[in-house]
Amino acid sequence: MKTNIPTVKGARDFYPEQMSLRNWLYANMKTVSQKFGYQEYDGPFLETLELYAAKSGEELVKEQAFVFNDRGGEQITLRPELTPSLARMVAARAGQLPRPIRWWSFGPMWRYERPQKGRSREFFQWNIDLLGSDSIEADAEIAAIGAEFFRAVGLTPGEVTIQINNRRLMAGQIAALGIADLKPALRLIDRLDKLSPPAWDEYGAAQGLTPDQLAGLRALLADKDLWRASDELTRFFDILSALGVRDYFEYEPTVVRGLDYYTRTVMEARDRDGEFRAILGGGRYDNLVADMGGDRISGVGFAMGDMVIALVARKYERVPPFAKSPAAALVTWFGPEMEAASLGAARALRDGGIPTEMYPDPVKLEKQLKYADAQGIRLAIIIGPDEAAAGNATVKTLASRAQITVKQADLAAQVRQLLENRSGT
RNA sequence: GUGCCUGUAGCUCAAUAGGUUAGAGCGCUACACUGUGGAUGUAGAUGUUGUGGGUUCAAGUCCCAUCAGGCACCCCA
Repeated sequence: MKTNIPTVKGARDFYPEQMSLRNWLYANMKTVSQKFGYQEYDGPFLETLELYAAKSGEELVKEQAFVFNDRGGEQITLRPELTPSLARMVAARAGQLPRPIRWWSFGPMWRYERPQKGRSREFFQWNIDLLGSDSIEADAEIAAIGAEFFRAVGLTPGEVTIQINNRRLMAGQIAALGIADLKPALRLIDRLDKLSPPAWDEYGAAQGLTPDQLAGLRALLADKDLWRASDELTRFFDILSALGVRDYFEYEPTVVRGLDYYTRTVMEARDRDGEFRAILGGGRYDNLVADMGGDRISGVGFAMGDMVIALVARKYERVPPFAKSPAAALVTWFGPEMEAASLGAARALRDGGIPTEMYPDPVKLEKQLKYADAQGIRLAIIIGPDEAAAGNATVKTLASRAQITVKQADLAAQVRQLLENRSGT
């Protein structure tokens, strides 16, 4: 307590309570991924800078990656995202991997950014991707997985929504307005919510757009039915209906996503109140694997960081209560004479499949019970001189204060029955 | 990387226009006597007021720097 060495900026300690939350997210991600047949994989945490530079030296790499020299002088990067590693892995075994490839992963990423709510420098991210299919069914499946995840953690369509757009559709519409350059136009769209109308017009004019084009663009972005003009989107939404998750989705013309490699479908999940930043983001990337030196294998996927989803789940109180101790029983003990009996009881319970703690010191019973209560342990096993003399043990249910006395030989069976009865009701 | 706001016991916050030994609630520990908990009561501990400088007779309170957190930008999970 004297010297307090702080954590690295933007890095978090995971105390048991936070670890439990992280594991809860992981468990849901795993369940949903496997429900759709996806295989778990991982890439290295350390990569060469080259891997990301190959993707056209974006800001993500130049300014937001942790880069350092190893002892050989090589530039090493703490991975800021997983998709390039995935593309590399797939490209390297393109000839032998059966397609389609359905993979998912959950692991740490690092970005050298200014920490804010929902954003830190070290975070965990769920990545799920389907590669080797161009079909709109693949896009819809990935999107449906996002929705199924929300359903799994108890978030309803009234609380979160996945917004969809299609870059191919937007590109056609933008071209129809006579705007030659697509990229600046997408940037402009991305900022519609962030800039005031006059500022937005000014920004657009600076990009070389005429007032007519700006007006046309504005009308475009207000048109919530624009998706009907896209055959891909029409089918996309139909498939989501068939998959039973349509109510989680809405068409949103202003969603275009920042990453350059998205080509068609793009998606972004948000809380309905708009209180937090995006929960997940993703889309289809047709050329990324080829850019990594492999065959042209297109893919679609999304990434979900652990922080925003945690904030949203906590806001709606969907995070399960934290079980302090995994133990179902606490074995108390009174002193040296009773030690063997208590140790034996603890062992019998553990052998019987019941997670069991034994208090490490023969302190007052009051203190041992208080501890069991504070840790949320359901049962206390009491073996004092009276019980020991008769070969018995007392089992106390903390919640009801009820207690029964049983033969030590029957302890594990009796305890198991007590636990089952209670969970059965 | 840019701008702004914040930083007091484990937690949430107090501390009159800078003035003597920095307080409260919750929590925590001990006791209420020796085999029964979450209630109550009593007692108690804890802070070099984020850190380092400076101004002043005197600073938690003013100034500068620095670190951390928050908000906007940027970017994005």
